[in-house]
Amino acid sequence: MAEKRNRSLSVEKRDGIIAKAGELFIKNGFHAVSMDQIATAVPVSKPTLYNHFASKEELYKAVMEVRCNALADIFEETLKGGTGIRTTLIRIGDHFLSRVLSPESIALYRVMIGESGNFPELGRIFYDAGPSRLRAVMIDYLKAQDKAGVIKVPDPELSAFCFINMVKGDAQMRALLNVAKGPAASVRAKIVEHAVDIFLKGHGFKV
Amino acid sequence: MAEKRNRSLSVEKRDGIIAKAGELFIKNGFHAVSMDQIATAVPVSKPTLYNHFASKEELYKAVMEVRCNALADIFEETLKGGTGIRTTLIRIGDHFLSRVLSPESIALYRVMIGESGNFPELGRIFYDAGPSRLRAVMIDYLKAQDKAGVIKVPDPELSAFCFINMVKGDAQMRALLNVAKGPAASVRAKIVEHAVDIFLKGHGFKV
DNA sequence: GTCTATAAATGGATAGAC
DNA sequence: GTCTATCCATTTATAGAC
Repeated sequence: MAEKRNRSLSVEKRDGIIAKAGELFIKNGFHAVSMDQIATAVPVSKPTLYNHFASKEELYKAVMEVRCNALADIFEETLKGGTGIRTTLIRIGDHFLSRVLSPESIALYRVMIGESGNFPELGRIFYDAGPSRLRAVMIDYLKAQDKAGVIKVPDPELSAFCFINMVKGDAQMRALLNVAKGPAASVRAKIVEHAVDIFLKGHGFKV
Repeated sequence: MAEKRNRSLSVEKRDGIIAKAGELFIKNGFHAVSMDQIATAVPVSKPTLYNHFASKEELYKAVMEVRCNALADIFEETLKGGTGIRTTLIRIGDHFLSRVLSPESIALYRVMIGESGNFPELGRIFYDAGPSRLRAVMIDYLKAQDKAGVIKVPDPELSAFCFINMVKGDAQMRALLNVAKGPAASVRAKIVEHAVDIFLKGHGFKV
């Protein structure tokens, strides 16, 4: 019994560490955060930290893996309830753009890119959890639309990339470089509509 | 005379510092590089470092400003010798994509993004020196083509972004995340052609 | 498992001789 | 302007009591 309580206490502590360390790492990057800071913030003592994680690197990797997988939320549902391809693409585009420009997403991208030299495995984990998912969903959707004769998509993979990146435009890069805040919702809608229209026209969609 | 020699010696040293520090910072990021490392690598003593630059931050900013401006090379010439819009866009796209995927460019993007939280001014400098230039060139070109009646471009700015980002596709992000090396030249050409064709068709270009 | 206290190394930055 | 030598704060990581 006492064992059980201790164990769950320990698990709680571990979760607390991962949560707090995640905040700090994502906000400041790997090198700018010390184990002392993390220990103080949790709060927990440093030996406890090292009891749960063998090193700062291990803690970082554990934390980032959790955060990346938490990104994996879904775009499938945005495909449903379709009232036509234009509306559907606008809905996907807008959902995607607002997600990718959210402060949490930008902060995570920033850290992942900045540390990708030191933690190559994490780049792959992040890419598979995030960008890769939407791409897969888009490819399936475009294939289906092609089959149904709505648009012509000879290369669904390349076209999926085109759509996604037209929607992103420069907004993501500007946010990553801290050059500008994300655009207002109205501007975002304009960007998405513009991209969708070029995309559809470019793929032989007849209004 | 002796003064002159000393001065040019000093300037040489300063240049040497900026060059070596640049290599190290771009490869490893701000926090992962110590002043000791830089001093040893140049080689120069630490007090000399601090004689030229008041702090590590100052050195970093000086270095990055130089590197950013070195990126500012040009796309104007790729517009010339035009044999038609399709050929021109392919030439621009290919030039741009190969440039943006070059190891130097990727490394610089990585560091700028990773440190943009701590050095906000630098993000702006980088953006103005790099991405912003191509955008300006593209906008002018698209306006001219619209005026000439070759294509219809109601919103040149948004369309410029669309073109640039279709060409980039996911290749840049994958490289930034260290997920994959840049695509081979043949694949790159395919990506660019695909993007150009969608772009032209999407803007009412008649073959 | 968790803590207090501390070891061992490295970080940025400087004093003073030349 | 440049160097040798060094200061002091902070870093990661651990030893030993409870």
